[in-house]
Amino acid sequence: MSVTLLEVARRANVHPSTASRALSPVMSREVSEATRLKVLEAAEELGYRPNVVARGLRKGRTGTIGVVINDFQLPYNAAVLRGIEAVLDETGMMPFVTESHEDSARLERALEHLHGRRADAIIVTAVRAADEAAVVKMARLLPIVLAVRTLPNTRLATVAHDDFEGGLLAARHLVALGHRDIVELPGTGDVSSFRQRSAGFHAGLQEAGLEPASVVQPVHRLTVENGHALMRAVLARADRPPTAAFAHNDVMAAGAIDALSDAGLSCPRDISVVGYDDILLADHLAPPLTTVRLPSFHLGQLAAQLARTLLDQPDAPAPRVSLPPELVVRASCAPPPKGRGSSPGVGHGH
Amino acid sequence: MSVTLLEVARRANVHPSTASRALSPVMSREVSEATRLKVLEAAEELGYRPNVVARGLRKGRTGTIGVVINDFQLPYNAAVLRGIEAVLDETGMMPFVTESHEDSARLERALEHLHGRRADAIIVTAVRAADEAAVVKMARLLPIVLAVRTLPNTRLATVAHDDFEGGLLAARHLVALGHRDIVELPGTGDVSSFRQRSAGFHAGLQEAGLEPASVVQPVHRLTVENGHALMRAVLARADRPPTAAFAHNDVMAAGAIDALSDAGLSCPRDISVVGYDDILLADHLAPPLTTVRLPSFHLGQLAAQLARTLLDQPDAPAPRVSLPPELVVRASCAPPPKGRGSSPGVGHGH
DNA sequence: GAAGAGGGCGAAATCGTTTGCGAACGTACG
DNA sequence: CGTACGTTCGCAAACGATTTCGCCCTCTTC
Repeated sequence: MSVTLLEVARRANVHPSTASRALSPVMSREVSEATRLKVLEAAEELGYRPNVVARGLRKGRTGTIGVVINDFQLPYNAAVLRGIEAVLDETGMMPFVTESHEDSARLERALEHLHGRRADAIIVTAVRAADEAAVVKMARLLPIVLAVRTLPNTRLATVAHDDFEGGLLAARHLVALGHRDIVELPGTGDVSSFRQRSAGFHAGLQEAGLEPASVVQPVHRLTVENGHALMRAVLARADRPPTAAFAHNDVMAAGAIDALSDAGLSCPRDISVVGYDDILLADHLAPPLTTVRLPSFHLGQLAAQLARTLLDQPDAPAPRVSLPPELVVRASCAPPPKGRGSSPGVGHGH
Repeated sequence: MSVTLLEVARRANVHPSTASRALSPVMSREVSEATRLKVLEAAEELGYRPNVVARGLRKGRTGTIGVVINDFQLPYNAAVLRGIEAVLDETGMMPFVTESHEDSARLERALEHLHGRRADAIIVTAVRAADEAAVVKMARLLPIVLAVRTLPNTRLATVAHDDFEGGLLAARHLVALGHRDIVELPGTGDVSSFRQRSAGFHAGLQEAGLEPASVVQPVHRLTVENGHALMRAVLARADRPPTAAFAHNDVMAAGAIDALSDAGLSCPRDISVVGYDDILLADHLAPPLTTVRLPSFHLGQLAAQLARTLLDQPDAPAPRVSLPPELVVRASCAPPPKGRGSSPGVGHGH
């Protein structure tokens, strides 16, 4: 079906091994310029494309980096993927992307699949604490880079956002506006990045001598529906509603704002909302969302570079990289209604 | 490094070929139950994972379907990918996703890459008219399924949305509301789906005896910025502004609505806007967007099923599947301002 | 002009699996 | 009891590339 190296060699009147050398950028210096051109021409004429599968078998390298993401649908992941792709492109490698759908069994299957396909390394962006054993086991077979989410107890190479600071930024912003009754709409603590967001958020409240206004159960999937449900639960509490909320991602924030409307409340007049991720169109929501922006593209790039490094130096020390987030102020936050909260600027330490 | 079939065979005291047969669901009937269990046990104990690369070389099948999409960042593509993945999962195959970034050179490189990696088939969702030659050439080497976008002059298997009807639905909706000055913010005609949207849209206007209010240059990339620019161009025209606009996707619609605000106009009071795709959070924009929803997940499923069929029956006739869109009415459309447009309901033939 | 160095290339092994072929064995049947 | 057949499994050849080894030839150098 496809044209093989053997046919190229025949056409150029050389041995297959010579043809192989002529076509390899690094080995072609062991072959004379004349035959090199002869082979190149034959390959060109026949439209030769090397069989990467055969090459992978022989070399033990497939030029493929496996990537496990949570869900294509979540806008956040797209930027990370693009960063990964941008770096791999430079060297002719390709990402091999799989979804885990926030499911441990699927993540394990994805890892085994990628190993079976002989990916040279794997970048995992969707790890949860419960997946630690599976990931560590796989890390004995091939290099693994954790991205976005970390496993603090392991020594794996990691590139993550500084989510503690992200949570801190959100809390400080609300405190600075004068809010004192602030609630959190959290993602599950089984995921490091959500745990960190929470920790930073609580630290920000503590700086101002505050406690969370009320506490809701963390959700497993950060969807519009769950954001809606959490905010509805908050409003259903007997005590008076909070004046501000911090949602662990933008999609949940959108759902939360829905719940406000349903209850006859308005954002930001009655309740301010801060999101997380700064996804596409976050600035076009009603109201435009104040949120924490993450350098996701850059994170993807770093993860891919790290994977490449680990390939060449399997024993290199595994670094842990942390990238700073940035608060993006838009219209979804305002000072609390009259009579609620402190005077703006009091109680936090900039 | 990894455990091979040879080691499994040794441990089970059988020949590698026997071990291979024992592990193959289809060939295992040629081996006695006793040795089958012996091999299975040895494989289990050693944690054997077949080397899919080696298998691919021998069998000529890699269990991989290449997928070329335009851009991970565009929310629309995610649903298609999920549909593809859902189907491939059933048979242990895996998608191998690449981006083309609306660039012919990159698309060609992606195709060659996937062929080099010996994908069993390729699903192309990002084809443009200019890519016809490259795709047709590749289709001689392995099965190709066109998804989302088509190449009308070819005989390739195709699964697409009925974008003509999508454009028609948008036009009829605006006409029914009473609009008579309607403008289109189009994507490039180099892409079949945009061409079809335009055709349907114009047909819808013609039904009502209308012409487009004014014509702007189609854009190559359907981004927020370009939506903004197109609408600004429309408003800058000397003649009076239109009362409604049809944007070729939701992201452009968001940009267009921005441009309205910039000009002191309001949507839908002054100008109604219809988008396309019904992306995530389209219902949370300001205002919630009336748009055309596409069964994208289903489309992905069909494309993957088609690819699988073509694998087993390379000479099967290549079908062309078309999926119906659906209008989703939200708040971004209203009757035109007083004195502009006809009375609602006049001029179209439901 | 001989010895050594090195460039250029062919021969063959190898990566891990699958599979066509045939050998050995047991069973059934005439 | 011999032939025929079916089951079970080993042997070895693939799949298409890369790479080690070593041969041959040419060029340099004293």
